[in-house]
Amino acid sequence: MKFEAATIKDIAKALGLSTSTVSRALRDSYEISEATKKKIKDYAAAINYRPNPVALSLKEKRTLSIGVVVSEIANTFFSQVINGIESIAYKNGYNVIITQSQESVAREQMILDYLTSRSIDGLIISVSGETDDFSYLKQLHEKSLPIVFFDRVIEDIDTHKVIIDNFQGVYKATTHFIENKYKRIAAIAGSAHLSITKDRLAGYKKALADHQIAVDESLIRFCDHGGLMVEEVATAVDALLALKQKPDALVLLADKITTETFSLLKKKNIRMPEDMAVIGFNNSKYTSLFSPALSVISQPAFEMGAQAASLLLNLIESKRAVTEFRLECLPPEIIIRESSQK
Amino acid sequence: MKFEAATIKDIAKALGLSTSTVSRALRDSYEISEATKKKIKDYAAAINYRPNPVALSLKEKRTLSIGVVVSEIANTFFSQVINGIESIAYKNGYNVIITQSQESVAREQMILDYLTSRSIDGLIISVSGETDDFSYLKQLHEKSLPIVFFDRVIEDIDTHKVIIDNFQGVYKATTHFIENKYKRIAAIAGSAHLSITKDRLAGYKKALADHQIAVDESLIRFCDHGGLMVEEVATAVDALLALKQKPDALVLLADKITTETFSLLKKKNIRMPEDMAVIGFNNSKYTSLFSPALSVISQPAFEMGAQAASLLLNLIESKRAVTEFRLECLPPEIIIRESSQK
DNA sequence: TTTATTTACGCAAACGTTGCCGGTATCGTG
DNA sequence: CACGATACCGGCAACGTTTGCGTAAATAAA
Repeated sequence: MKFEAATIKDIAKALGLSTSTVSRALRDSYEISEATKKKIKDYAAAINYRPNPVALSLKEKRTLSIGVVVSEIANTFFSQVINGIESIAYKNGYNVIITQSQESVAREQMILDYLTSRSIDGLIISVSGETDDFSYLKQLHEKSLPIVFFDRVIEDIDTHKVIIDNFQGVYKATTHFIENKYKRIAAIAGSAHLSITKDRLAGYKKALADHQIAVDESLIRFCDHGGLMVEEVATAVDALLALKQKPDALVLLADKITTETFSLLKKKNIRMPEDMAVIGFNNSKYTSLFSPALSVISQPAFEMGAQAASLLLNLIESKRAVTEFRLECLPPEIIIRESSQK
Repeated sequence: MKFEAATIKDIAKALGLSTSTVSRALRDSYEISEATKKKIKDYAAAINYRPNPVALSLKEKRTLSIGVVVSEIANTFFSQVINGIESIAYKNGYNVIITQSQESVAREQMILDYLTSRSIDGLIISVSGETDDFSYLKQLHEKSLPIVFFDRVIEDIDTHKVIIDNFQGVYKATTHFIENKYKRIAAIAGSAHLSITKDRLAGYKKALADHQIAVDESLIRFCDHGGLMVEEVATAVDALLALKQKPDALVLLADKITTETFSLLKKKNIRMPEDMAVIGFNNSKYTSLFSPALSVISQPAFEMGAQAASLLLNLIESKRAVTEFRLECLPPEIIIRESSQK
């Protein structure tokens, strides 16, 4: 593009001064007389001068931009998180480069490679469901690229993390079923690799145990792509429905799995909650409009994004190496509607 | 961050060569002997050398990044468009900086100011509903910043645009109502400033006219913030319900207005389609799960984003000034479900 | 008046990369 | 043996900005 912006040189030439004088005047250095300062500032304003951020980046070795990796932008949860990240980032003069891994390790690696070669100052990431080799992220972390994990975190890597209390969320949801006299409570989870899957499943099992219900492994199904592949959810649902002793309640441990399962059950004319009670993770406001209105475990997504961004900016802007890392754990919200109680 | 990347200088020093030789070797210049090339390339690979994109940007006067402005990321339509944009951009080595105007002109101006000062190579934008002063965008366009409009376009500015056939979409939806014997068909539209609002309303009026139905202006309501403010939709709905002659069908001309209205009608226990038939713009897959299943006008959002990105890259990478601009007009999809027919 | 101090500005280097211009071997040709 | 051609490589400037250092003029102190 021919879009030529005015530079500090242009100002210097026009006013018969040196570039250093102009630079200093614009930054209000005490070394420049008030008269010259005014002249320079007025002229700069007149031609609408903007410092070239690229030149700044080159000099200061920072780009004022942060990378964000999520599995899918179109997922309500993630777009809300991004909102939160943006709100903090822009307030602090950073811009946000958003990418999606589509739950694929290959893509995730590519993206990380790309992002870091594009020189981002820091990274906010929810790792893909396929990821079980964290060496690449570890390398980046060891090269001291500031990283904040959210949602799907990696235990091994010591840095700030923002999650929700997945255990409690699912514990409560499962308990809610138990209290409503459901006997065979099944679960469909996302990728088994993920920290959130483990935590959520732990909450499910603990709730059963606390009420003297034995865990039946045949009632637990996994979707390795977190529901991004339609068939994997169908397979899981079909498997559960094919059991001799069918489940009477279903707790769904990932956003996409929840809506996909709901959709499948409707297609099969399975009444909720009569034939099958349902509750699941989901952050869309639309679930209240479903028929039946869907009970959900909802996450404070905006808040998560905002906190992750704040922590990352701390990391980036701290002078000395940070050694104390925070694990922010936010409470999920359980919203009981029609689909989960008789 | 202390994250120090290897530079071409490091390679030069380590191998006792000059930076220019290294640079040329890495770019496979014929002026460098095969032996030296190999040595340099091997060493570069060993230390995982990556050219510094910031330095490149400064030199080449391009940043390989494009700015995107939408009103709200969490809106399904826009997140799908962004998906489309990303798919093309990343394939071509560009990264995408996404921002949201929240339907506010003030924020839009701020963002544009910010984006252009961050030196983007081009801009893809769906203007905010409040915007009726386009001078800022015009200035950018005249400074020959490549711009592609989508969804909400500005007639005055001569550049590539990607829209859907809003007129046809609403014409068909309205005709669908008429054919189903609905008599008083109302419409709730977004901001009156917007091109899409005008086109959609024109489709509505034409359909009525073609069936000898007089247009009743009291049946047309506007939401200046496109439904982002909850109250404005409530006001519009209440006004329609307060009419002596209530409408029996409702066509909703913006994504958020559709879901908001649907939600309001449910709360008021107004049966759809018996008391009020409803169809509206919306791109969420979830509308099929609503009760009643919602009839929608759906847009090929991914495709729109992909086309917009392609056109923008053409603009950016074309050697000589482009004077022929394209207006891509994609067909919307009308999905009839329960909410719009008896 | 001379010297010391302050004020106000310019010069040049640096960030990482490319490209122009130039230079030095080595080789081939007559 | 001399000369041009070729192959291969280095020096320097430039992109826009900041910053340490230098320095002239102006002012203050002796």
